[in-house]
Amino acid sequence: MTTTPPGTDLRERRRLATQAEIEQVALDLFARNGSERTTVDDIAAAAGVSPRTFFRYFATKEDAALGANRAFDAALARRLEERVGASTSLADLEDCIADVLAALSAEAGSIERMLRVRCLVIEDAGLRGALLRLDAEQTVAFFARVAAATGASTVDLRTRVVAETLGAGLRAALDDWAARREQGEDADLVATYRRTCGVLRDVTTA
Amino acid sequence: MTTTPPGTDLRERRRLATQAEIEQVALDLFARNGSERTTVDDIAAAAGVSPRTFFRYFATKEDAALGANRAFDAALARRLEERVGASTSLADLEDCIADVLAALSAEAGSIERMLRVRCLVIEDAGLRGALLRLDAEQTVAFFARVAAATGASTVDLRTRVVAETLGAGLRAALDDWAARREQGEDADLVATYRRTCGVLRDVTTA
DNA sequence: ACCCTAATGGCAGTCACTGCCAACTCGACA
DNA sequence: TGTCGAGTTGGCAGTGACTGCCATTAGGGT
Repeated sequence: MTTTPPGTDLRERRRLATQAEIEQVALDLFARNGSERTTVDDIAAAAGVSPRTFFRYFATKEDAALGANRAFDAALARRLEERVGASTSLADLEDCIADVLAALSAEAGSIERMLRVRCLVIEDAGLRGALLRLDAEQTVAFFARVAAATGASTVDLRTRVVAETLGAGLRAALDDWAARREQGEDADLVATYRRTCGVLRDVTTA
Repeated sequence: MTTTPPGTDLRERRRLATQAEIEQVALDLFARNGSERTTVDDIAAAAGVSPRTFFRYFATKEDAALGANRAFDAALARRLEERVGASTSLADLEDCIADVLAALSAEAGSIERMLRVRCLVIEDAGLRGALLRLDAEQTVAFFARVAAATGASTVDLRTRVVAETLGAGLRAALDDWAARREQGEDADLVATYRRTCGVLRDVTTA
């Protein structure tokens, strides 16, 4: 393993470029025709790549559209990595998520991608299914990570509830945010998330 | 439309019988080999039915195993129907869910079916995906139902949070219950659910 | 006995997805 | 500069999920 220089790799850059290209055309085609009426061959052809190659980049058709969410998940995982051993209270983890959302809002590209996916998902059952699956996997991973940090057993009820609750809050916030943005309202993602968490608190205590 | 007498229909009974038979063998095969390594042809053959007929009963392979959850969803929907106009506070809806769980616990068959599915789901990624999708659809339906009852808009944040939170609590409770039961512990479903809701309250207020 | 309809099976077809192999290309090193 | 190894791609054949269509069979009311 004579590792090549890290960032400046032509192959790596090409790979990322094709991946981005595929994601782009997939989003376009899904938006125009729906994921149901779009075939992998369509996407591959539009991206100038063979169907076989498509599956070297994405495991499923729907997966090609969910890059924004995978990026968010990765960012959250990194953020949690940084603060191993820190508190695992709901409030602190909520701050943690808000931080990642803020970072995401800062870079222009990411946030539009996120919005685009969320809007598609509202009306596309196939995509919604794929996203739910991804969300759930992320929630499980999140649960495992927090459990590991606190040394809790893998069946600890409290940790599971924390993870599920945070997932539920985040999902509700993203949906609400996307719905508002689609109606032309200039909703801020972090503010929406904070408000959602507030509602969650109100609802459970009232 | 000269409607036939409701319950006592030979055709209806036969249909239900084959459906139950397919579900049964699907659960068996999934438990033995996993859903991934089980084909629809396998299930159909074991149930003594053609593959084409299988798809007249279930939309997907995984769907054949999720009868227990669909039954629960239907029961919950009926329960909500009965109490239209009643309160939509988290606590009251929690009672509502607890009632349905209690009714389910009363009839011996249902609860075992539920447990069986949950245990399979723990280790079977394909089934887990299908169940998550079903759960999410149910959460959305639940949300729509509650929103309709209160006359709230379809983008009401509070209602969405209530629905997501209840879904999260229920999921955590069912997982915890199944995990305990699998370890030989004689956990009660309703009690587990109540305890989970308690934890949820603690976690959000602390 | 007679018909209408529901239920089934078989068949052909589409499409998602995978394993395998051959061709090509980048990047390193002599 | 020539060459070699590894990474990347395309094509092809194959499996398996799922659907539309049509012919056949089997309730159940007249």
